[in-house]
Amino acid sequence: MADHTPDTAHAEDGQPTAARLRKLPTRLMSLAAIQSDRLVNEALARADARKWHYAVLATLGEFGAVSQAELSSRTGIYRSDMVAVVNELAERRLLERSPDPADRRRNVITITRQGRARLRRLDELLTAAEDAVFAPLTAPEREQLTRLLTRLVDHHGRPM
Amino acid sequence: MADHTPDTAHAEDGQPTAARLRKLPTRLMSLAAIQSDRLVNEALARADARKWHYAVLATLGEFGAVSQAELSSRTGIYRSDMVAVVNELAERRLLERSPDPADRRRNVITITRQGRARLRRLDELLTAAEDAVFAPLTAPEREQLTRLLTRLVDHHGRPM
DNA sequence: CTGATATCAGCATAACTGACATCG
DNA sequence: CCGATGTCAGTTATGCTGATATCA
Repeated sequence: MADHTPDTAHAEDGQPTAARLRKLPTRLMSLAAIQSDRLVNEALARADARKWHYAVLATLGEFGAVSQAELSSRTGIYRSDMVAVVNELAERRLLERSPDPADRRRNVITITRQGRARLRRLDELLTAAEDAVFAPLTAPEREQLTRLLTRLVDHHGRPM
Repeated sequence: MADHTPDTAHAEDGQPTAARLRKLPTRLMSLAAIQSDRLVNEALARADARKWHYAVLATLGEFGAVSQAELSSRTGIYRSDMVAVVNELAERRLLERSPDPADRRRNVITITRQGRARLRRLDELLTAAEDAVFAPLTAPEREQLTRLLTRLVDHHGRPM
């Protein structure tokens, strides 16, 4: 063993975790994601938004008017869940849903001016949350982590 | 921009994801954890087990007989959820729950011989799942990732 | 009385599945 | 008929909160 991490560690609240458990990489992934998600969700909640709202608005911001199915495949949100997200964003006047005249199965989703403003706001909040999440890492370390995670995510595609 | 990643990428199943979204580090964390969790859960499910089972058995394997509260604080599983986990493991004869004669509030949890055997089996399964999860990474990269995640997890302690 | 323990009930979110009517 | 689309209903797991009876 050539590293400096001790075999047991005390969480500030309780008893030490078993060594094997504590350094289990898949467990670290889960824990880190939980903490990251919590900070992100709290940040977005302050603006009456959720992660999915951002994903949809960001996609609309880059791709313009798209169908719900396209939104779904671009964001990774299931078609069945997309309905509610689009509902919530439409209620808030951040996007508009109108039937596609060219294909009457489809809805055409368009971002509104307020939607673009909200997107910019959420982007700021996300950047701040990101800083909090990755606070213990230097900038090169953050980039390194992002690269490694990107490799993992790209390798195991998206199941849908 | 000095790296080689394109601004859009095609998931094998659908439309490209928006660039901003695709490289969002907190999103990558979530996605990677979901994929990791899925592989781990599938592997453990084949042995009629779950992540929590492993956490409890591994803790018992290292610390011997402990109370449920201690199990809770060592594994990070809530006391209220620990009840069901201990029930499931007791049903399978992998541990024994008996009242603590010295403190009648407590249950003393002891791992059985079969529990130790199961722990070894789950360890093997977990190692295999880990190999699948981190397949696209080299050994040094895996260690690097583990180190970075450990820093994150240690920094944002466990809320309980 | 304070505080810890085990237990139970419940809640919110998320990921996911299946079915169905409509339409190309 | 096949397949895509939007929608609805529902399942499971998980993280988390609160209450309660028991006991140190």
